[in-house]
Amino acid sequence: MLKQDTTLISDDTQVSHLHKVKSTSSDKTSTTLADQILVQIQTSIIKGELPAGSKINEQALAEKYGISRGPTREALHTLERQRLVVRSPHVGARVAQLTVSELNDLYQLRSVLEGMACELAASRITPEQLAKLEDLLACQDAALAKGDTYFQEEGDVDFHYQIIQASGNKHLQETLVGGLYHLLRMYRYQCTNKNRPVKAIAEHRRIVEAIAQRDGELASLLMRRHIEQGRKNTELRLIELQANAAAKETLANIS
Amino acid sequence: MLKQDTTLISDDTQVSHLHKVKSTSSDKTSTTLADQILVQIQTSIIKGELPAGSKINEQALAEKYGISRGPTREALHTLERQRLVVRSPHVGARVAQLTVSELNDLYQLRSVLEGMACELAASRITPEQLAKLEDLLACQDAALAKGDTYFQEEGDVDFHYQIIQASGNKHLQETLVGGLYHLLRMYRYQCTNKNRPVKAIAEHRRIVEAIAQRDGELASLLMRRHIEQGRKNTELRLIELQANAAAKETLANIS
DNA sequence: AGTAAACACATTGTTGACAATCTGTTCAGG
DNA sequence: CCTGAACAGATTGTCAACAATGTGTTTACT
Repeated sequence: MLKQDTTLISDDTQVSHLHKVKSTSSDKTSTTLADQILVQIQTSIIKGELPAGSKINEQALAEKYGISRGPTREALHTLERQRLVVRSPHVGARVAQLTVSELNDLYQLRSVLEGMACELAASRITPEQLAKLEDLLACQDAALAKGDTYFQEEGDVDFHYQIIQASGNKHLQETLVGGLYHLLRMYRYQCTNKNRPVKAIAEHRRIVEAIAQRDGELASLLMRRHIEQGRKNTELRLIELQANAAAKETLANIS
Repeated sequence: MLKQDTTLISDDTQVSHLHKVKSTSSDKTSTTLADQILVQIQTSIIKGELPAGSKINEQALAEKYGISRGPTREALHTLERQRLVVRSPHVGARVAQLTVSELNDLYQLRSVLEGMACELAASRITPEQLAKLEDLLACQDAALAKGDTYFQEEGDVDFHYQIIQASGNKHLQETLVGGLYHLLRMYRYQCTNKNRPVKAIAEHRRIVEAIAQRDGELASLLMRRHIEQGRKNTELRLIELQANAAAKETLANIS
């Protein structure tokens, strides 16, 4: 019923850790059409196949996935909650686009929230959760040795995600995972720096150590610094990217 | 076109400050049906006319407001983003219901976020914004003298809202105003304590003073304490409320 | 030639009918 | 009497057509 023959192959491993998968194996017949295409549109946006700032046509999207406009609208509504899409009445939906200043605001907010998550995690984390975190660190080391950059990205998302989970604060989780994380992933994906992971993983290790020692204050501090590093990196790339876009536009205006 | 003859009279003054109104006077023909009933359902939930935890029937809601299920579903989707409603696929929507622990989590998150807002506001607030805040304090004093409890509530919402605005961080604003505030208002409305405002207004004054003196650290501290007071208050009322509900249920089960 | 109103087109908002799924009940079996 | 499966009813998900609104173009006027 759903067109799967597009170039947009599933690739839902990328979000497998963000949303708890119910079934153990392939969950072909997912709960609802809107949810199914939601994931696909998400990855399209995050990868930049739907560029930041571009207009989204409901009908075109619906036809692309072989469904009607109803579920498409629902998916867009959810994407709006995830900050990946901006909608205005009677005008339509656009892919979100951040100015440099807004990106900094976003990172500042993230920094505060994940700092809070660290502090909570340090006092509430269970031995199992801690073990999972340490497993993850080992995997990241292994991936680093192999030069597997994709898993490094994935692992980084997982690292932050697990700490947020360990915080045990449902509203914090919802705010970060349901609200901010997708937008962060989008800019991280499109503005990532391949040199970062080496240092980032070392920082991860120190954060986990602090949490293991139940030192919430330190863990929070380290996390905030860690995120600040990421912010600087992404900011530079975004400035570069926007400069290119501006240059292209002026060229187009001349001709 | 829209049934206005229900007992649910408009009463949208209550949210007039949360959403910037475009037109200067009566905006009868609002942008979209979904947005119109959204406000009405919001107030129904906040006032407890739709009780916490109760099931929401799409068809019934649609008929109540004389519209079809389409816009109703959209409104429910928005309410889900505002945390006032919980939806699960193929099952339906329920009015959100917090346990005591979740309420504490919510307040903890709010505390951190509004602390951040204070710190930002202290460094970024404009003279105009500061003047508006001080006007508001004066109004609250006047309302207190008259014993106008309704305006006190409204003024409190506005107080926090204006500080959040003054923070200048768009994502912080969206997270608090678009995400958490409605749920907070719901529990505040249903669990409010009439004695609080006297002290609360004094706390407000000190926070504004700290912001005016550009002392972000102090403003943040005072705000977090202020919110902690509110939390304690609401928590006690919620425990009481839930005890009553539990008692009623056991009675019902016996008969 | 530049500006503003009027038009046509495209797109979104809304509706009612139909399909798929869940929930609660009934009925059979142990 | 209790447990479990089949059934019926209700409710949500999806669809396609229609209405309302915004956007861009054309055209008339200064």
